[in-house]
Amino acid sequence: MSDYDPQVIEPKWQERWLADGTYEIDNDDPRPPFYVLCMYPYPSGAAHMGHVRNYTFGDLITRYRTMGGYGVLSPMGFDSFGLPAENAAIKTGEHPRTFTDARIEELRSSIRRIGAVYDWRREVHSHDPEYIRWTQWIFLKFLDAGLAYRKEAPVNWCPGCQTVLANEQVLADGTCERSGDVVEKRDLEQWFFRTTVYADQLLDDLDPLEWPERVKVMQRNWIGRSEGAEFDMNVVDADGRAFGGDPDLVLRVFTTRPDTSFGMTYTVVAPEHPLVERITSPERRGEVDAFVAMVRSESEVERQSTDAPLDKRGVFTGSYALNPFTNEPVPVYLADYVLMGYGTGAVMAVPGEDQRDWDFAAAHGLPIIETVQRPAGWTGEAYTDDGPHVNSGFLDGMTKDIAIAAAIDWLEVQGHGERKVNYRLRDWLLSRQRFWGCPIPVVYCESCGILPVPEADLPVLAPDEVEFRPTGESPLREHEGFLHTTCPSCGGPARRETDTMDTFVDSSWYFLRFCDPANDELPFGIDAVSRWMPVDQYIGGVEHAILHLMYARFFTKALSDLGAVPADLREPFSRLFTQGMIRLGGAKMSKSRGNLVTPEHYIESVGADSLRLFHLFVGPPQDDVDWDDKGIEGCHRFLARLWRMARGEVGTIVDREPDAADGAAEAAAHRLVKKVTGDFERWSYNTAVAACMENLNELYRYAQSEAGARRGSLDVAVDFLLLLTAPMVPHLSAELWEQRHGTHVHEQSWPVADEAMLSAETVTMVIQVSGKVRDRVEVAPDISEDDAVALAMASDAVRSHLGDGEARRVVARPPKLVNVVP
RNA sequence: GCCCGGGUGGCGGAAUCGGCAGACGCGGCGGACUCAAAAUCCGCAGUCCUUCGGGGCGUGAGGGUUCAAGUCCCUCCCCGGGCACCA
Repeated sequence: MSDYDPQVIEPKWQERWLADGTYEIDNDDPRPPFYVLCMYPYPSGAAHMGHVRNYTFGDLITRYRTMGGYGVLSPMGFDSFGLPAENAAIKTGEHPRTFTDARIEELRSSIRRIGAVYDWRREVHSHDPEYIRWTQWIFLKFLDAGLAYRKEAPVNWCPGCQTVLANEQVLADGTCERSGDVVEKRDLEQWFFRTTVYADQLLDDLDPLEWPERVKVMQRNWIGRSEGAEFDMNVVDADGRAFGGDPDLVLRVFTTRPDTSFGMTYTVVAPEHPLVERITSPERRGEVDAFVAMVRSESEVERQSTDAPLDKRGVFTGSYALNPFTNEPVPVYLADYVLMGYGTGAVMAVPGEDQRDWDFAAAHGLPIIETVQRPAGWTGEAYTDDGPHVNSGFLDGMTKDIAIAAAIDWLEVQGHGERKVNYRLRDWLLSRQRFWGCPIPVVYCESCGILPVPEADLPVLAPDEVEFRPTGESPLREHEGFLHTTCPSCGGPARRETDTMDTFVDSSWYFLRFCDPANDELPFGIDAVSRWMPVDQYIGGVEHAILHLMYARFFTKALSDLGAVPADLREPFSRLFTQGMIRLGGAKMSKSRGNLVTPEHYIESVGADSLRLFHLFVGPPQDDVDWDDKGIEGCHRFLARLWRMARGEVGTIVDREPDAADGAAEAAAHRLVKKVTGDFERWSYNTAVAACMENLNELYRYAQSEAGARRGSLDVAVDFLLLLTAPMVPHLSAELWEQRHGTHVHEQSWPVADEAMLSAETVTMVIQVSGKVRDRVEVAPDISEDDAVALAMASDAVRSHLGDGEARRVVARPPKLVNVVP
């Protein structure tokens, strides 16, 4: 007799899976393909609980689908570019590569210690020269297709990170999502990917994806599609004459409510609008200049979080815009709340039907016209709901949708403007002024301009002999050897791009490289991609709900259109699961909070299987988890009980002809197979574990009963239990299965319940009076409605609750329930 | 403000299609084993009342639909998340 000792069996099986290549998968594997992927981690050192949780789910699916007969692709790699390595280099002088490689070693081995299995032959690192080659290759394809471009733009500059950030990396309060510093606006030449050309597809293609609804909602909000119209207004003076004598001076506005145009009483322009100079009258110049200067001096945070009164947030320009619908001039204002980066940077204001316009109009004493009939009893200010239009010329009497269409038609016929869709989504700013990233493979030639590095010269690698100093400048900028090159076109002197790519670029295609990781002619072969993609199950944290997923979707669509992946591959991840966070004492676990519990601690005490089981058992996988030491002990207790049961150390085991109890034990085993399989399919791991615990409790009672357990029946039950737990607690199941059968549990087929064994001899039928349970009887599962009613009426409990009264009505749902209504 | 989730014992949670509320685990209590403890095994347990047969109440609050509601509908409260001058 030997006790359950995870410290012995876990290393044994981890080595076995690796040595046997159990989970290595070839691209010509005959089994039907299934691609399961956990978001590849940034290598920050030993695995933390979030990793364990993620990889426990992924590993369960890998093993479950393998036992189900699939050829499962389950790869792992490392998102190995990023700021921490560079910051460490500045601090210690250690090269980011050696720093990163050491952390990859650490993380890889701690992932192995939780028993998660992968085809390690496919491992990729974003900082590997081969990976860099193909990231750059893709960049050049995008550049060639016009999907990558360079422009000067007001960008988000983080003084803490000393780099620009994508819009997505700036939080709503105007701070950097990494460092928390207040982000500044700077005008710099930067590289962009043209994500906006896919805005509609990124939005529409979300619909059929089996993703958590809230992730889809976040993506839709981020894309922020809004339909409306754009139209031009002539800028005039108060009398309607061309402003400043310039008849070509027009202001273009975007609106989602062209139906309310008759109610426009003023118009508002962003302070950064290029026409500000020309639409300002000499008398208003002083105030306008002061206002623009004030807005400029404000940081993005101040501007966004201002609670200044509205009369201070806008200024009259002295010019007017001619409302094409009424031919009436309306005053043109500047206001800080109008954003230059959205639409045309100018809006028409309709205070009657827009609350913000109402507030601004009230503060500036501007007129308010109602163009939508208010319902009786309406007491509010701006009215944004539907209703018949009034004071609106040819739109009078129409409801909103009809009026919008009519207004746009009119604009188009008159030549003032047209239907227009706007998006909140912006192009992806991908250049970073950092060293530890994938270099952008272009050169600048005095005479030829911006040129791509020829494909044959890829990869462009950063030099090793660089000095890291806390100047905030990338060491590449002053590295003469790297900087100077020759122009691939004219052969003259040229300068290399020193910016590197956002690390989200690397993670936007790693799932494709996993399909064909050794390909040295292309980033991936189209056949390999066609075989595995899209990913059947993607698993990761909800913190990537917007950025990573949006970028990966953009890459997939772009690569599909460029012919690098199959034309019908439009989405990378058909099913997505986002796991909950781990909290300790109500707060998110993190190094900075100092409330970390480390997986290593538990692996060394109760073992990886107990740790995995706890993650599965503690609650629904999508919910946040409160860490609980006691809970993990309960899981360990269950495994120790299973160990003793499977080794025949519980109760008495005899050989005999099967009796009723033996049949019941076997029937329970078949019901368990059905239950656990169903629960796995619906991501209900906590109930699957509970069902296994319940089953083991029954087996204990069975084996410890006076009559003991029949060997054959107990074997059936225990073997099923080991097969069912094999994806959850793989070391323990593998060890016990080997002890009992000498074979590998993970090479067995997933068990199938015998339908004939599922129907019990009798079931409990509930008897209610007025919906309250008053009695229970054991009945045959196929009892007739008449028999069920007769049984109910014969019940003493029913008769006493009925008293002298008659049953007015009887609802029978045999064999589950009969409800007698007096 | 808008859009999603969610609110069930002392705690984590279960109840998959409107049909036994509280599975399973933790913690608690009792018993067995033991000189004793740990470990292990067995059992009890929503809450209140009880003549010990049982009965009342109970899934954030209030209303409704139904023979029957944690589950469906309406109003509201609270918690978590996302978005938020996007015209």
